[in-house]
Amino acid sequence: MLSAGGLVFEALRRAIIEGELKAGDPIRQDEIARLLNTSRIPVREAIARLEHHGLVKNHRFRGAVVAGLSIAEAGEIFDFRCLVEAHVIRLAVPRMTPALFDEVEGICNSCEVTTDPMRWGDLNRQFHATLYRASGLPFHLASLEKAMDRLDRYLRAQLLLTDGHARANNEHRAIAKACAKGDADEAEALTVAHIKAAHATLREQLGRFGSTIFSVH
Amino acid sequence: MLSAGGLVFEALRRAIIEGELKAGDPIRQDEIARLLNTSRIPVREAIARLEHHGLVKNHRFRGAVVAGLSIAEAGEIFDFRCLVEAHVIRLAVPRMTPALFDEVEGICNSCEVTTDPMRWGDLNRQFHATLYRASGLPFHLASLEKAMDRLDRYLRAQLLLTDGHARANNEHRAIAKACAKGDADEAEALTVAHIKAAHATLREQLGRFGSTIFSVH
DNA sequence: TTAACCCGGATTGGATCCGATATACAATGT
DNA sequence: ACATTGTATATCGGATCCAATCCGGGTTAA
Repeated sequence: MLSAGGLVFEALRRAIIEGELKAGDPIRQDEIARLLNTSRIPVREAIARLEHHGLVKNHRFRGAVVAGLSIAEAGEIFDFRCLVEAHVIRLAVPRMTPALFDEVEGICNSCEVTTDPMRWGDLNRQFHATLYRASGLPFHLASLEKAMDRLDRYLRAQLLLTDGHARANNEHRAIAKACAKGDADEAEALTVAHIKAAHATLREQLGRFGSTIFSVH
Repeated sequence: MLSAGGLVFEALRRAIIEGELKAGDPIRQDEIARLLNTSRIPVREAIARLEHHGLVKNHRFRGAVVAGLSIAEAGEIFDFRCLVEAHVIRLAVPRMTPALFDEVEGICNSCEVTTDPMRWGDLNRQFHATLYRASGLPFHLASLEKAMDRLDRYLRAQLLLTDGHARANNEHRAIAKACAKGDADEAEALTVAHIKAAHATLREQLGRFGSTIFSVH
């Protein structure tokens, strides 16, 4: 059982990540409260949480708007992911169990079966989170979750436009294989390449559709 | 002008970081509200923020307690710092300006002059934050701030017991010097050594006083 | 004796109400 | 015509009130 604030948070987070709410859109406490049949108190809590996650910007007495992401910020966050995920996967590989590989295998299969891009996005995060969980580094993982929250919208939008699923699926298989081999070096290299590829594709898309997705600020 | 919730947050954060509130201590909304002459609403907001910073743990309907830190968690966070700060300082060095060095010099001087351990702790954070700000990597810096928030109490407690100020001051001077030389490699190496030294000292202290500082959970 | 159960106090979470603030627009004076 | 000022409204932050939940003690029955 989740708290009311938690429900509002998940609803808004989902709406933002799935692009239903775009960068710059205002978030009216009253409106959301009516929409979700609660008072404004849980909405306020949710907005505060979203702000900590970098998904909205709250201006005192002026309300909250969905936060955008400049190209520079996106670049920084991709760099952060490279740095941290490389470290994490390296430590995770020697601690992975057969049960974990089964789980990852299942996720990979689901990735290839699903046709819903949003579900694919969820599975993508699950894939990485599952591998990284073996590292036993919850603080690192929490930081990465926040980084992913900031990027997720744009990655999903990109996948909708470019059909990057196929390539990403292949990269996932390759990463999983390297992990199963116990080859931490290769797993790390592939992971970094995976992230850099996503970054490159996103930047390319931005050159063509940037202004419609990213907010200026 | 800060919001009421912000004031409560700062007050509690300070109380926790300075050790006035110890790990495991309960935080009663009503009590804090009376103490600070507000209603419980800003207190709730502050507790939520503290929870995001990892400083308290909030159990639904059961209240919040000051969060402890296991040795393993502390180790993970020190590792995180090494990883991220090494990256950040490396990128920061070539972007540092003379004005920044003046500022850093001033902080170093204050560090050596002050007798108040709490003020020293604040200056210590200022020193690093100032250097890192040159990197132009706000996301990395925000992550590091959160990491430091988790460790701060223990680092300060350690300094009270071991008089590590002198060594830390020397290390700061050395780091600043390497930065001024433009030697990113040395600055990185010294920074990592600085962090590892703090970690080692803390672990040593923990062997003797651990149970009084750290909560088990 | 002990274990299950129930009830009351304490405490939190959520709803409603009220005061504070920022923005937009109109009125007025220069 | 333009700037400035006053006001009206939308919206937020905080206070107060009410409901939901947890914990501990006492009671009762096996």
